[in-house]
Amino acid sequence: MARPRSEEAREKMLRAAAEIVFEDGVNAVTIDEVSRRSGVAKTTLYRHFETKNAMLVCALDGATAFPELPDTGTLRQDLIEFFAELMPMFDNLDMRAVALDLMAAATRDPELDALHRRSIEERIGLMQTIFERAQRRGELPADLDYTDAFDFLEGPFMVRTLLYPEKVKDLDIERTVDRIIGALQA
Amino acid sequence: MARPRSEEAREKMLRAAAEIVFEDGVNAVTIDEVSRRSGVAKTTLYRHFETKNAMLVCALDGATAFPELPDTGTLRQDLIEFFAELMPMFDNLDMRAVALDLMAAATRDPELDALHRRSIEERIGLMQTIFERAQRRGELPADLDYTDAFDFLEGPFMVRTLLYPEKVKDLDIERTVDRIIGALQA
DNA sequence: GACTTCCGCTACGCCGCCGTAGCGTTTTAA
DNA sequence: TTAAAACGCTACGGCGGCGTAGCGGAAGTC
Repeated sequence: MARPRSEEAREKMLRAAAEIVFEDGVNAVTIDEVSRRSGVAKTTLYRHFETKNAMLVCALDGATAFPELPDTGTLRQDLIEFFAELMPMFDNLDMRAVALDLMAAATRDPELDALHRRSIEERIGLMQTIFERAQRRGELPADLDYTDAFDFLEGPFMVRTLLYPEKVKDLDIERTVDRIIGALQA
Repeated sequence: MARPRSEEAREKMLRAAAEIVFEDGVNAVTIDEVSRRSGVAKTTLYRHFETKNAMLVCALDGATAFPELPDTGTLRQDLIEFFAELMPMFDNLDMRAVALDLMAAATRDPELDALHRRSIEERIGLMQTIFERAQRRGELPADLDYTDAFDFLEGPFMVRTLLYPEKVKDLDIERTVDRIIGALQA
């Protein structure tokens, strides 16, 4: 009966919003700024999204790119390859800033929290696949709780990324993976 | 030759600022709000501090309370006792939010970054003491790099706190410590 | 007791963000 | 072809934060 919402305008807005997040952080995302960057009128923004955060959720939903899931046949090699691809993404200081911003913002907004949880779930899913394959091969105890394992699968890399960002490149991934495996068999 | 700055006013401001941080986050700290809460005039704030962040740094400088450093004679027990006291502090969701806020803010402000680094250094210092004692007792390899060790000493707890906040209370500290030791000997 | 500096108060101008209104124009379904 | 709903543009009122100015009064120092 009438004109549908412009797909093009929507894409322009979302792209602009994502850009702002990666350049200046979540807090820099403003209705006015998104409007300026995208060239889409502010009124149109409000026609598409009820909330700024609703827009942010859409903008960032597909933006979390994880590495391909390796399947090399051994836990050790799977982990090495996975983190060898993942760490360079976070060597970049911006990525770290974005992640922190997002986590912080998520503590106070339900919509962003849901997004954040989905992102974590996705990452957990990847690790869980690696984890379960290893269990089937007998490389990890069959009764090892997955949540407990995750603490060690992600923990060491998380500390480097968040607390020692300047030493990310010094991290010896192979040795770290060996220690992770040592931890999970203790 | 003249009247000195009021110590009382300074304390009132800093206390108010810290309160705001812990109640509503770093971003809620505003010159006006600090003035309102503390009852100190806005003009006085500017007489004491050049920058809002300079004030924040002073307000939060002593606010990072860590547990007493245990010295039980074994690495295992030292770690168990340390984290048994530390984790409840972060079970509180606010503490997590504050820490994330602070880390995120620190990525974009040099003054806050310095504060954050100091806080990390303090925490690292505690762990390093435990770590070195264990090395002297022969519980850890003498050639173990401290930075590498720190990844595992803090990592698992960090993952719980930040990614699984609702499962913090499920964490079995003793088993986790055993795994940490297993990792560091691998 | 004199003098300096601080304090508290009120008020202001500036800016950025929010959300909405009005209006003319363009697109699309019926 | 017509009507509905989209779009872009401009403009506004409200809010909140920032930083400063100007004042009277209080509290220290010499």
